[in-house]
Amino acid sequence: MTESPVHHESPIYRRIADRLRDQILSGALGDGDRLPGENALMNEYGIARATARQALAVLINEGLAVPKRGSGVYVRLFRPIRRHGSRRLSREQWAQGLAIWDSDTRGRSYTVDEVRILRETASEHVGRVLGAEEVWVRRRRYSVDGRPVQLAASFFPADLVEGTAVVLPDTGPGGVYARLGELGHAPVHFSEEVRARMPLPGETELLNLPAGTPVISVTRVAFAEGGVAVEVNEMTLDAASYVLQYDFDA
Amino acid sequence: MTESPVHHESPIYRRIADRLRDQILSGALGDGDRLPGENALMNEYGIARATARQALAVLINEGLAVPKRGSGVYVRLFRPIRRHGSRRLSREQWAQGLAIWDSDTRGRSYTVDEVRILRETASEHVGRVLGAEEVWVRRRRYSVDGRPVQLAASFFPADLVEGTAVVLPDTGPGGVYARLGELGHAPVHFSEEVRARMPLPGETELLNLPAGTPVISVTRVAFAEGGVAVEVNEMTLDAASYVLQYDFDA
DNA sequence: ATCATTGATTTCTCTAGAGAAGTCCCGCAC
DNA sequence: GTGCGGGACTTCTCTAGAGAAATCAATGAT
Repeated sequence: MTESPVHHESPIYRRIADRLRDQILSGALGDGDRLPGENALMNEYGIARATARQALAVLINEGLAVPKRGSGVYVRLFRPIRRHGSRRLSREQWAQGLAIWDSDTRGRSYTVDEVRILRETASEHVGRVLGAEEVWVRRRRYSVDGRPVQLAASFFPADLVEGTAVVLPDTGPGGVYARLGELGHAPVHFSEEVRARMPLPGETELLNLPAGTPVISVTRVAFAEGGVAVEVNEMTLDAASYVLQYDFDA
Repeated sequence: MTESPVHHESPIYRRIADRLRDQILSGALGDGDRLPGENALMNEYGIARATARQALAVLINEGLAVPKRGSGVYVRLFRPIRRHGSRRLSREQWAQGLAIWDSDTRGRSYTVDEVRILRETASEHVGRVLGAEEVWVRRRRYSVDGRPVQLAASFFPADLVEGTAVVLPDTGPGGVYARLGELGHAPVHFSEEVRARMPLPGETELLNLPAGTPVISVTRVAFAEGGVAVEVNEMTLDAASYVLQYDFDA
């Protein structure tokens, strides 16, 4: 709308941040290297501590650096630790024993309103898509190589899965869908919505996310024969660990 | 690794941020509403200006609020403005005239090394996947409803597309692939990698991103018959505007 | 009515200083 | 060698203050 941005002189903290960023992106400072700290910047540029902090804060919430209290600020290059195909997501991982779930809140029934009050991310989808008054919720946290990388919540129509834990046991991945198949509701089609956003505080702790790390949020709806939705799956993934991969034909 | 987090008392700025966040997430403060500013927080809690700023900064880089200099700090709920299926991405949009590209750097040939020096996000892919010494680059920026929402760079093997602009004219979406088809290299398979990260400074300006907005980065490789890669497409999307949608069968 | 100016309000940048809390390493006791 | 203090260093939290820069509404001139 307005005219081209007149280039006011950048503030000091930003110029310092730019210099540091250049050093990171050019490779002069590598992953895990230590950045000049508050004191170093104060001396080098003759600035106040708050200003030095501000410069470092820029890099920190760009996700290029991580502060470690009492120690220093370190370069953190964005390097995904593992790649997952979105569909065959964990099968090989599970087979190799690399992936585990380290917490599994057993499912129980909630009314759609209860879910909404719990402020599930999926709340709107669950009611609308699943078209059920009562849903069955199953929460998990997945870890790979000891690091938590994914939170998941699955919602099933309660009338479909009466019996809960017995019907949908913890038999690893695929187990749930296999059971749904035995009940005559095998999923045959999936629709996924992928978003990126900043994590909320709870997610920051559960996924152990350093500052400046966004999360990938995937909502997957599974449909059985006839177009009936049988599951809504909300996944929150550490974006530093995950790369989603999709393959499809023209 | 270490034992469970002892719950020290949260610092003041964080408690204030938590209170404000609750008001936002509970709906007491809606999209576009004005948050209490620095002065208001100073008076209300009896804290220094820097501390009040720190509280607001938490919400700002969580992406829940946007500061407007000289005016105030406003709630910004994460509400995608438009949804795209990843494949039929823009076809309807273009037909309705809602989408445009407002900059189109005509392609020219670069060596793979040149591309690497330009530090394209896709640099590594381009050399490896395309298996070409020289590539043809095409850059675009897409806007929807006057807002820039997507940066894109396409890489083609140079020996495939000699003649550049004539061979791959700006005929809107599909045009490029149609032309590739006429040349006998119609893409029949796509593979996409989806990442989320924080934007780099250039992207912040080009996409006009408010603080705290992550970007979705999609790398799409198009394969022709026989498994030959004919295009690498690097897309950077404003995550506040985009929701990617993928549909596939079991 | 339209346009320019002024003034109050608000965020932004920066200084100076101080104590708390966590990390890291060296040296000492065992 | 092993473990335990202690001290140096670093980031974190917070205070107090001041000028710059942008916004917004009201006021006044044309």
